[in-house]
Amino acid sequence: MKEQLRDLLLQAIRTLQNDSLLAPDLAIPTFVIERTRSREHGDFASNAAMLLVKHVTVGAGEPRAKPRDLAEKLVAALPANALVAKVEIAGPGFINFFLSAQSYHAELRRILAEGDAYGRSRTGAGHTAGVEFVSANPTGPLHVGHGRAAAIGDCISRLLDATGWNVKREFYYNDAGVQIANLAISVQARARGIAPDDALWPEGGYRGDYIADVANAYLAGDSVSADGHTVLGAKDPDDLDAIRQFAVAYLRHEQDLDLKAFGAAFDVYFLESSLYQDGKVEETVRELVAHGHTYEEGGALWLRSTDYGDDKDRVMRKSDGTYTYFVPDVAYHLSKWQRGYERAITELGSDHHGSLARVKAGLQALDAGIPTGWPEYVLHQMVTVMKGGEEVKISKRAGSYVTLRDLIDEVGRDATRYFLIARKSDSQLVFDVDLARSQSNDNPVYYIQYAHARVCSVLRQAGEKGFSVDLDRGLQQLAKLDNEHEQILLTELSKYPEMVEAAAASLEPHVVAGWLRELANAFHTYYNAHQFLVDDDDLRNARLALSVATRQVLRNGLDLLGLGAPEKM
RNA sequence: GCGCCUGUAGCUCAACCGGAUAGAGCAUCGGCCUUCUAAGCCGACGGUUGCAGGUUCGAGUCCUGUCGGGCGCGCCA
Repeated sequence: MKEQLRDLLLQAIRTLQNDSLLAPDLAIPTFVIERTRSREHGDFASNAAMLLVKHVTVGAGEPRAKPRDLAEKLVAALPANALVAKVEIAGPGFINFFLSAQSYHAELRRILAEGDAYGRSRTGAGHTAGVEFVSANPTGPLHVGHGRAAAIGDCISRLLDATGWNVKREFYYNDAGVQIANLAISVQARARGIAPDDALWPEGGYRGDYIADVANAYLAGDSVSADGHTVLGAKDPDDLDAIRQFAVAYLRHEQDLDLKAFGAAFDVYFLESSLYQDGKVEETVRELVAHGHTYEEGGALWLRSTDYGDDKDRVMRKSDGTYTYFVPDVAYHLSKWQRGYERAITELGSDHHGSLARVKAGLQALDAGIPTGWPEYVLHQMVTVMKGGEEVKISKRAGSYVTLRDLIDEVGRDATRYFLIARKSDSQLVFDVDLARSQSNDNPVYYIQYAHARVCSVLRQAGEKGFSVDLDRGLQQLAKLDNEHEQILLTELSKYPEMVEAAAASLEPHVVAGWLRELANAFHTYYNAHQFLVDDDDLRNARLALSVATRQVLRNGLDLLGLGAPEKM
């Protein structure tokens, strides 16, 4: 709808150019066409006249042109069309468009015809986007921060998919380095019967109870599967390497269970160790050296990252010969580029933002033609967990943190997802466990799902009460939908495609959550104000057609957030 | 000290890359079920958008300064 209005306005502008009111060679400023805040102002408004008025040609001595006068001329020059019923000029020079009833009726028919595909677009068709998220190292259970990452990354993936992109979801993890070694000695200590409070407990060891679970499973010779391979507990507390492999597989498996329960799935699990095994790290370093963006100093190899906007140069290879952590990260991102990801979206906790500059610098220094805006980072701020009126410090080492599993068990998958997705990712989030637990019925997600269940209920009741349902007939009788509640609902429905496009473009899933609430509100209000199961066949079927369309769009929107659409509540 | 994020109703948050009278939920108060699910609807209360300047037709949004909060500034990962 928006693009059609833009075309109409552009045609009007060209007409004024032909009339020499505007210069024929004028570079047309990028005017806006947007939904109005208030219904009094119509459906869409444009600021075109206010921006163009500076370019109106006036003779010497004549007064400067006024925005409203130019708006009048633009409106007069608008081509005839079926989309717009009325145009008004308001305020300082806004052009307000009131859409025709028939344009809304056409949209409603489109919803029913397209079904699950309604709102999907082909913006990214033929292009591949990689979305990396969670990427937690297998040193413990996933906590609420990982949950936020999972919710955001999964919903961004769904949004890109809805706009036509071929999406690959990736989970990158470190299965070798220092943290994993620390994990192994922690499990080993537990296997030897050493508790975190004992004097022999390794310094910096992971103290959580889950470590004891891993140790017990190892000693029992359990088998665990993760990422396509199975590891058997070797039972031997002295075999540190066997312990390490078992612990990684065990915790990866646990994470997978959590992610599955949360509804987040991945296409690719990428191991940091594979970058070393495949020589990708060495290759990356060679390239950086070959292109002259490195130097040696103090026995270390440095990347001249300040050439690419970093605030200081960074060590790549320490004097002990090992690489700093960002080198494999550069190699990993290079692999995404080589695998043809035209977009790479990396979702991270904002505590990692300090490392972004050096990874980007490394990618630029490869001189591989990678654009400066690649990859795109989406950062989420910290989640503060409140429990019993007090903040719970998130600490893997202490083992006292709220796990994602806890939240799912306590407040449900859908409520947890909604809580974690309903806010802009770059604002801090307070997750009050008690509130989410005790008031789960007041959670907005139920409000939205209830609207869906209500439509289903109406249709069930229609059957039980012997009312015939004929949506085709309803679609013939849309003119019967003449009250304000119906008009508001039709308007909300028609916003869906542009909302999806906008949310995907800005990588902001919370926009979907906000819009879903608006739609649910429009339906609940309508439901309370009018009866659907009326004797008038035309009116009943028209209202049912509107209700079924609402159900369809609710379902589509809920699916974008990975939320269920229950038929009964 | 430097960098990134942030400051909007009592609380939790929106505001569609500068638009019109800043909106919801929770909380508080008052109404609506013999009628399709009251997990709902309607109404009331609640604001100098931290503060001070600036840019322009127009600023919660952009710029400068300032105050408060979060995170990051290693040859750790």
